[in-house]
Amino acid sequence: MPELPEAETIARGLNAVLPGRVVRDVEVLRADVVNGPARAFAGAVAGRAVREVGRRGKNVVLALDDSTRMVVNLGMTGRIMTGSGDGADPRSTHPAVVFRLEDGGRVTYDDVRRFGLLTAVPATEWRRWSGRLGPEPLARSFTAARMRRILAPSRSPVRSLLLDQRKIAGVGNIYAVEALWFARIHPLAPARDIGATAAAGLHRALRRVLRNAIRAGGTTLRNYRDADGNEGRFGRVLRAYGREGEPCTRCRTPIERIVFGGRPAFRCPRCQDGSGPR
DNA sequence: AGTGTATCCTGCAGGC
DNA sequence: TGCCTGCAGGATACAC
Repeated sequence: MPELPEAETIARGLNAVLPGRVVRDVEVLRADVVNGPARAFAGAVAGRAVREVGRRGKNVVLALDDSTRMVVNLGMTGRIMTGSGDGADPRSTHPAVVFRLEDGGRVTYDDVRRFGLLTAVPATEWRRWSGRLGPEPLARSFTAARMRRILAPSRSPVRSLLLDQRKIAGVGNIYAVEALWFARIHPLAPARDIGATAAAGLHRALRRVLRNAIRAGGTTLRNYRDADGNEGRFGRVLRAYGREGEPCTRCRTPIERIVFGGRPAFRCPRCQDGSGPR
């Protein structure tokens, strides 16, 4: 899916238009995208005003006026569209949940593959819910030293650690692969072998990639759109992800695709040959 | 502890 | 044109 930059872009778009508006009713068209019974979910959200829309990891988080949080994990193909009127948004090909607002507005959750999940988290559960996720990589408190402490105890490939939401929140396959390219680290490098210098480089690369992607409105490979229906522009500047066979922009060596952990990774065989920065 | 595999689901691209 | 296979921004559960 949508990784951190896409969730951030969506959250900002929603936060510009939703705060103060009240959900009149919730229509669950596809019960499998809702966590728990659809009736309970709808009951927790209906009648509530939206206080603020934010993000935690890859999740778009709508804080409601009773401090319930509606957490939207977009899975691979989740989209959120705003508009007005009854029924689902006309742009929605696979509407899953429709929120009608008191003022005639409407928010549609659309999800082709339905890997997404909408959860109403009660105020009392929020800390526990948020606590399952690792630190926010763009937070001031996420330092190079913290990155190193996360990597140091693990023998897993560094890419696997970057994707582990319990270790660091919000990093998905695209940005993990991109950050490793910038840092010149082999995706399969054992995390514990990454020393202070390399960890600092990866820390800087990861934050740079995430920030630039947010600036570009995220990456659209296929389905992703922001809350206004726009595609992300970061796909144009990817250096490694999806570029198998194309020349590395640093050294012209063809980018290589490898698969581990059930997912593709991409690297420059020359820049990221495993003998990189330690 | 870490890794591979399967599962959820649909659409699309590529090969024949 | 049509059929089949493989693949995909994610998360989780399981066996080894």
